[in-house]
Amino acid sequence: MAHLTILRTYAERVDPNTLPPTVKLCHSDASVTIFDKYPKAHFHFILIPFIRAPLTAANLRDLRSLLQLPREQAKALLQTIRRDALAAKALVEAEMLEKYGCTWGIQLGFHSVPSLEHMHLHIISTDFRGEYMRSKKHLNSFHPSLGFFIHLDDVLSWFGPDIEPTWFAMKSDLDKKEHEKLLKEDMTCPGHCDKLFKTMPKVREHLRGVFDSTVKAAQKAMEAASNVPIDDLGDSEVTVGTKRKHDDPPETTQAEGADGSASDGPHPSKKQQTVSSSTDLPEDP
DNA sequence: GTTCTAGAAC
DNA sequence: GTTCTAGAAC
Repeated sequence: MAHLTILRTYAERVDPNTLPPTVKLCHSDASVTIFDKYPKAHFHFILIPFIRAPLTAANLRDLRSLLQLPREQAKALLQTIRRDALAAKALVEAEMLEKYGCTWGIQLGFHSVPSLEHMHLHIISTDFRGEYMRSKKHLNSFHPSLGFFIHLDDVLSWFGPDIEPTWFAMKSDLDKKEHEKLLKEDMTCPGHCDKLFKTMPKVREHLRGVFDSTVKAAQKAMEAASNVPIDDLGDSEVTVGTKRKHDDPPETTQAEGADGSASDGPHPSKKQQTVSSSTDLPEDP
């Protein structure tokens, strides 16, 4: 294994303002959200909570260590993470609108068995068409209902006052071995059709089709809406995927790129400069 | 013959 | 976490 603590350097960063826009999407007093270096979807970010007293690096190692904290302390941090994640999500949705003329799903959650140290929340669009979505393990780790990907709102629901067994039951349910087994499960569509797939190329082909038709339908709906009498629309302005603020290559309608990897558009806003200062760490999972 | 996966190496 | 590649699958 290799350098698994890269995310902690972000968590300890004194001033997130020094991070270039190629690395950082946004930050707050409590967290910074960066581009995932190996995106598994069109939009894929990682939210990293800062290490701030009274919390220590050990407390923030991962979701498990966080859940060892006094209940209210853990709950408070998760709520702060949620607040920041929703802000980031709003930025992503604006970006979607500008880039594609519509928005679609974004899921917020943790990997039950993360590969890198320091807890990080994935903010990932549910197209799952990133260039680095390449293996069964990748797909299963983000599959919304398989169980390896733990939705933030599910974690927060464990703190609910009503349901008796939740807190301790859910904590003990976070068994590493059991979760790792999930990564080996057969591949099914991470959307809602539950199709079963034998190989990743088939998955990718399917996801491409789903995405293309989803976006097409959404754009059509928005165009239709924009033709509706103005007072029904308010002041919303519809932009249908014409701007190219970001450097996305044109969508392939045939097979994937020559090397078998998808040639999805890279992340938004990731263009201008290449920063190589040692203080910038465009690394992560 | 080529495609694809999965495990070792990093 | 990714890359590389042997050999399984087709």
